[in-house]
Amino acid sequence: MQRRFRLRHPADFAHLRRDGRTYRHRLLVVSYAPNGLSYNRYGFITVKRLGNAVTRNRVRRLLREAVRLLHPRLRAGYDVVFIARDGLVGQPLGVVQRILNELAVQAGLNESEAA
RNA sequence: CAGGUCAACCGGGUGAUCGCUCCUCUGCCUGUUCAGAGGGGAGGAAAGUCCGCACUCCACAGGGCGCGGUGCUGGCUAACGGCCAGGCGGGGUAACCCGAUGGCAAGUGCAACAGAGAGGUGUAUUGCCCCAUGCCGACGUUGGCAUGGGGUGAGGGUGAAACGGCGGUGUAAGAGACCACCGGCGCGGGCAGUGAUGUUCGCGGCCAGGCAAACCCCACCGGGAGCAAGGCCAAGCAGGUACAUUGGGGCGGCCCGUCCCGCAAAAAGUACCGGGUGUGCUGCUUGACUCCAUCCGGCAACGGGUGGAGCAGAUAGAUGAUCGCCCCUUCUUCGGAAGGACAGAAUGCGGCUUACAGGUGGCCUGGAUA
RNA sequence: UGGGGAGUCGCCAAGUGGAAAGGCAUCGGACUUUGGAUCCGACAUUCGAAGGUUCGAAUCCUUCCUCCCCAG
Repeated sequence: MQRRFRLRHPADFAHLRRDGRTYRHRLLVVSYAPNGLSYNRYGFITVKRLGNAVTRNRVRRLLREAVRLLHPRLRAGYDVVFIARDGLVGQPLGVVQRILNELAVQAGLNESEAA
């Protein structure tokens, strides 16, 4: 994922924490808000309770890969933050993709549904 | 083959597709953000942050006191609390391992409970011995018991620890009271060694206990803070206080010493406090570097020379995902299935410590076979 | 990343080399018709863990684990 598509500033995260709409799944939390740009930006949060640096990196990379594959089918113009919960550790890519898709539909971020 | 020990060794391989980041080159629609090509992209511990350096700022990094650290000897190193070699002590049949291993005959302090006594010229519960008195037994110039006085520290007992050991002389009983030997101590000397130390001779006095990871003494080392150090550029806000001679401030404990500013309205200046923007660029990765081959010095750690090869730089933080084949392990209904440790660079480097599936190698001991 | 601090019963905690105080909570009993209050009693052999120093360690030393705070 290229740098321009990442959320990079603490202020962005604080903004989503305050004004974002949030949807929860057992293994994942997604929060989003319009950003006024022509493209989406994504952020990933893997808190320390998930495990050591290796497991956190693993979870974050799987999430990033799933988002990369899903990205073309999402509506543009939003900042989106994904927060991994405990059960996501050790799940394969397929499961992560399925959960992500469910949440996207639920949140109304899916392109087809919006059109 | 089994058990042990050491660490100098490895830490899955390969291919395809889709991605991320950095560098170089090329292109033009000149982009902090495009396109194409080529190349680089986690570890032995990257970890814990327990030490040591480099580097940066505090003017310089000076002296004394204080504080902190280290602690057998010699060497290596940029330095170290690390490494190598050696001494001493301890463990093991051995290979080998462990040790904060200077000083308690400088001073001060500590030792609960138990015990008569726990540190000085100190102690007497039981015991042993002598004397006196009384009673009893015997009548063999002697015995027992009780009380009192005295001698004694060998035996018993307490304790983690009780003032050398063994044998003799001696004595009423005993005692380094005396003697020989042994252990240990002090002083002086010889020999071996750079030294720690070992060994040996003479003299002395008979023993001077334990704890310094107790204060402390001695020797050596250390100025403080840390890359969120520090520097540059944007944007932006809100200022306030102190400063007049014996002044204010810095060198983050204090003093000396030294440096900077100021020496008379205000302004400016210096310092401090407060408010505010922002992680945009830099520092930022090639250096006491790593590996291989070889030569020289050294027991070794290591040092020096020559030749060759290699070396990531992210910044909500890249180094990934999926699939196939091979390798290893476990389970198996023999079709196959599941799994492959510990763990992720954040200024760099040298160590230490801790975690770790599986595999490789050297050495020691025991057994078996030839 | 760097700097600093703390772990003692279920909770709050004292103890800084000689047999781990106290309060709250919990459990049992007494009092009461019952409950509350009150009174009496019980409750730490692993002081975060492992080694070491010492005759003796919660305390001193070393290493490790967990948690908290500060610096943009």
